[in-house]
Amino acid sequence: MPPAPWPTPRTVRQAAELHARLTTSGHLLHHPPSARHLLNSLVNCLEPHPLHLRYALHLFDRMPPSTFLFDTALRACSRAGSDPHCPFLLFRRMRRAGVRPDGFTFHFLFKCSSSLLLCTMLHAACLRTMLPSAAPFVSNSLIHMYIQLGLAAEARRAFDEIHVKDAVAWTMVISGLAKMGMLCDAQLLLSQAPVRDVISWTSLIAAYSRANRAKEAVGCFKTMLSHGIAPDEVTVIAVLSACAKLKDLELGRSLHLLVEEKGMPTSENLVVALIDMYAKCGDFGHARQVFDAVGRGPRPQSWNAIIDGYCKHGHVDVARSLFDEMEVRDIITFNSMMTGYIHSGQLREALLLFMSMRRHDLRVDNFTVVNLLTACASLGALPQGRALHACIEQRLVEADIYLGTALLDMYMKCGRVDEATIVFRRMGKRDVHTWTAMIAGLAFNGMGKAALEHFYQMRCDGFQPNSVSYIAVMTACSHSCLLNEGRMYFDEMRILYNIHPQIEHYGCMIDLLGRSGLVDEAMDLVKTMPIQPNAVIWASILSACRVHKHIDLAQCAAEHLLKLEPDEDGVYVQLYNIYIDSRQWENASKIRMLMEERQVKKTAGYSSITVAGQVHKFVVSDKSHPRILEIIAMLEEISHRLKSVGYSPLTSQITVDVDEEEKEQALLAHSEKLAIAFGLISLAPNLPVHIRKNLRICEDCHSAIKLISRLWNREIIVRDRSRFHHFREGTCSCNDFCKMMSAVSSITMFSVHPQGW
DNA sequence: ATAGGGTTAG
Repeated sequence: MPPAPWPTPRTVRQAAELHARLTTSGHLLHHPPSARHLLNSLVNCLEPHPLHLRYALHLFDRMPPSTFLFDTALRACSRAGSDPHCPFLLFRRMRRAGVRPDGFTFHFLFKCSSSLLLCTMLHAACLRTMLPSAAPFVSNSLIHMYIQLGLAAEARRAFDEIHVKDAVAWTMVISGLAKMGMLCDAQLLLSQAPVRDVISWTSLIAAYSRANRAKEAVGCFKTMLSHGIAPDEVTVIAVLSACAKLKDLELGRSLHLLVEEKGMPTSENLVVALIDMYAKCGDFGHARQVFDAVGRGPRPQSWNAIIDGYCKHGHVDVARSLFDEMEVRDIITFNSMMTGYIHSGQLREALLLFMSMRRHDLRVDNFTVVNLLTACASLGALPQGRALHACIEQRLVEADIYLGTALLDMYMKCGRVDEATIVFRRMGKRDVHTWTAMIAGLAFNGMGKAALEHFYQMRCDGFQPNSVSYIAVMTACSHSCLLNEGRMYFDEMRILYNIHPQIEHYGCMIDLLGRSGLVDEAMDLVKTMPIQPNAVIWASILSACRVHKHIDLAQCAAEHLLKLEPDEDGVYVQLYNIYIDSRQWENASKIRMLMEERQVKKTAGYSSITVAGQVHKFVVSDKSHPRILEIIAMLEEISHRLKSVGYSPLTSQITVDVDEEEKEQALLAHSEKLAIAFGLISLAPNLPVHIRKNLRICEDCHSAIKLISRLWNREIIVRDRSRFHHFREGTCSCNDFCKMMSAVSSITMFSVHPQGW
């Protein structure tokens, strides 16, 4: 029977029609080439659907076995994503039927295997049974499989074992290692490769860029050009992403010109990369030119790139109007827009977007939740943070290491060390960031010893600290006044890890020396450090001077501060207080005049407390609260009970010329006391009273709150500008270092927010 | 019938 001119089916349905015709004509049973043609083309149009696969295997079962047929059946499994046992059952049948496997057999088996164990067994079987002539194919697919499984060492070994390596083997191993972040190995192999094609270079460039080593990515690109290799469209995309990170507009622009000059195909990806580069560099003229010309398609990628650019440069409103114009928004659109709102302090808008995601049928992902947790952390919004935690517990999003770290950070920044610790303990995987967040959190919650114990444990578990970890460690030392430890870690970071102290590390060390009364030594460090001291450092010196009575040095520090930050009221107030302390009335009034002259505005202090999901905000002498009468009654009771245990208000804190009685009243009206009074009358007795304050807590309030915590047997938590105070049974976790309140807030604890949630 | 590179968000 002559071979029939059957058309090649393109869909499963067409294959089924051919099947029917071959059956009725008798070709299926009596003309093997036609049958093979049918099965082969059926496999080509398979979709990943179990029914399709079953159909193909059913057809396979009815044909006489051969190597080609088994290979085709295995190909079907690898295309259709079968149940994991199926390919190996097929392989066993093949061996039992005495059909010899060839290179393709192993290629498709490798494609189906999902574990190192399987691969190793297959590799061994392959070496036992394969003809050496088929080896190059198989070695390459073996490398491919190891790379897919993320097994770099195995991929490398398989590559090294090949005797005659072809160009694909080199390219594959170089790009595979680059993709897995093993950039040194990839770079070395590239220099040894006999053929260095554009694909190997491109994968290395992209890998450098992804690893935030954009400078090296550009260096790599230049080396490639010097070797006479011409970049193609994909190379340009990779280099553009490096330009975006470096804000190298010049190189980015020249790449754009190159694309136009050479008439390279401008795929959607290239358009996205161009818009992203221009937008990240802040060149919105060109970004808009490209975007308006070719970027306004229905797909969201190019919109996302320009929206992100506008957000990053503070044009959140422009970003929003583009957002509203879009037809199809994806999760990245929402996340970028929300990040923009969060960074510009518009937390309400971020929350509204979050809630509208459900209406758009978009599933919240862990990126979204990390974003929102960050917002809660900077707000100290504990109830909202807890609600997000509940979303995670209900498995609405899959918990990962970023999410766990953000969650523990949120609890820490809301002062809930206990809950943060539970999250930390339950995390299956931790990385340097997780440990650092834990150490930093313990540090600004006043648990310096525990922070250092965690640092020790972190290193026992094999994690190498980075410079941020050392900022956290130094913060722990300075907030808990651990002088010897601080000195040790400050030296150790250079010696053990070659981490050179940055301004933040110096800030902590200087603060620590100042707190410990070693003001001269602190000043020596300021003079000898290789970095220009900033305002934080001078503020540390200044407050050390106040506590340890170094008037001359205080004046010097204040002069530096006034130069660096002439509009900050803190400096004037601090210096004024120092003059008052040392009874230099004349200098004190000079400072007040200077302040008026320069029209320095005092930052309005406020305290807020959340009761039943509602934020209540108080400023000094605030009478606007609806329950003000009850609050005043509570304040009077507080005042009465405090006095009955021998407390006298620290009226020296008040620097206005009024009589003692008025001073007492003024202290009583401090916003934190108002908030606490409100907390005491409105919260259930077993709940802690949790206050957030935008400035530092004053010394009088600090001692008063200690007593209140004892008299009312209440836990009181105050988050001020740079740290937490946990008041319990008459003591505070900060060990009264608030007397020398740190100007150091090296770890961003607090961001000012215009309105609550 | 086979195997290699890229963009947008922490």
